[in-house]
Amino acid sequence: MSESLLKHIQRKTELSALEEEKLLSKIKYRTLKKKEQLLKEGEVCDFFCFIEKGCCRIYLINEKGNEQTLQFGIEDWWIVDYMSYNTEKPSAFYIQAIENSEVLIIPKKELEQLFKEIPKLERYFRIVLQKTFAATQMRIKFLFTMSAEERYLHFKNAQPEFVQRVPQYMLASYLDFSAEFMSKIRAGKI
Amino acid sequence: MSESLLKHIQRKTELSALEEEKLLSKIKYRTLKKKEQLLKEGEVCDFFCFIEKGCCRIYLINEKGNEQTLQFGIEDWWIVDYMSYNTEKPSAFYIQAIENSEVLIIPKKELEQLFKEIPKLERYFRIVLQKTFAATQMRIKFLFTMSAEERYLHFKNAQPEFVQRVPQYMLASYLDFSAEFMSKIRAGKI
DNA sequence: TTCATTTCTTGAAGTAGTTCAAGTTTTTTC
DNA sequence: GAAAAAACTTGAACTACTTCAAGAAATGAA
Repeated sequence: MSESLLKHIQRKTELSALEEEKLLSKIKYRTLKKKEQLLKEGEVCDFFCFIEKGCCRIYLINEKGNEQTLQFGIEDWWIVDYMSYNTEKPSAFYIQAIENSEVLIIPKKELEQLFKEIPKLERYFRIVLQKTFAATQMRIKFLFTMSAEERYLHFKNAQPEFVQRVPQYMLASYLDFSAEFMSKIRAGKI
Repeated sequence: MSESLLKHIQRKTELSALEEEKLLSKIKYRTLKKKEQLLKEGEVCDFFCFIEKGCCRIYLINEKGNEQTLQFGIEDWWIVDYMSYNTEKPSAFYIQAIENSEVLIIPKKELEQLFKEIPKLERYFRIVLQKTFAATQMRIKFLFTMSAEERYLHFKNAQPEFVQRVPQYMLASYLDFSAEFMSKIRAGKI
């Protein structure tokens, strides 16, 4: 428990044994059952969440009552509503486990303190965010330039295991088309 | 010159006079004429660019030969192709000045060295990236949930000065619809 | 102050998707 | 292992946009 986070950090920067201990003392381990919600619309996202095992997503519910997935997260990813975290205003999103999952939670108050005590953590998160943002710039490129079918094929090609792991209707909404259209694409009816 | 960057950093963390000096010695000041390109598709984005004055954008040219704007940047914003920066692979994008602009360039080699010498810079960029990514999460929400007209009205309401400042066809592509459709929205023909 | 270039506008025709409704299959639960 | 719930499929009707083509207006350059 928490081993995977320490390893992930160690890949980007080095923490002393004391720093590791300090960090671990502030982390809450939590298990989530499939469909369990870690954050609901209207609540403030006052934590960072690291996925040790399993799979989660950020999604919203639109005017028509349909869910739209903004981001998936699997092992070794952070999943956070950064707008809510930064501003401490209510979130527009839900964070939910798609599979039974094990996550690590660092409350904002503790994390901000940790940044002061362990400056190397700044480096770790700077690198994580830089990587995440790079992926998001590319995602916008794909949304802008590819048709629905192209986005599906591209995703399937880039993340074949992942396509098996999540319901197709969630993947459809992540790729910004309807569940019905996903069915037609997969059946080759497009 | 470079005053605005130091101020921007000072708002998020404190640098000593020595650290400021070290940083400034690695920064290149550059002016860009309207339409001048700082990065072209196929080149590696091996720098961070800070806009002191003016307005720039990241865009791509799609299959049909049309430009699509991925991001605008104005005073006090960083504009970087993070995927190309991180991987050192050729960029899929162009970075271009929309107005005559003054920018600060930090080459990757220097910046990575600066991170080691001035750990507080990690904090500064962690905070900048966290804010940028928060804005991008919201942008995806808007792209997912709003109609073309709603996206235009929302943007106009949130950034009224900005709508005056850039050609409407660039804004249309940023909001992910055609220049012709922008015309119709503005004429109230929708 | 004219010519060239860039930007914006308009309408008509086309299309890549959505929506709806109903049925089928798969997975979960007790 | 039966019932309930969740996920997927299908076709028909619709719509929010795009594309094309041509002209008008605004801006920039000599």
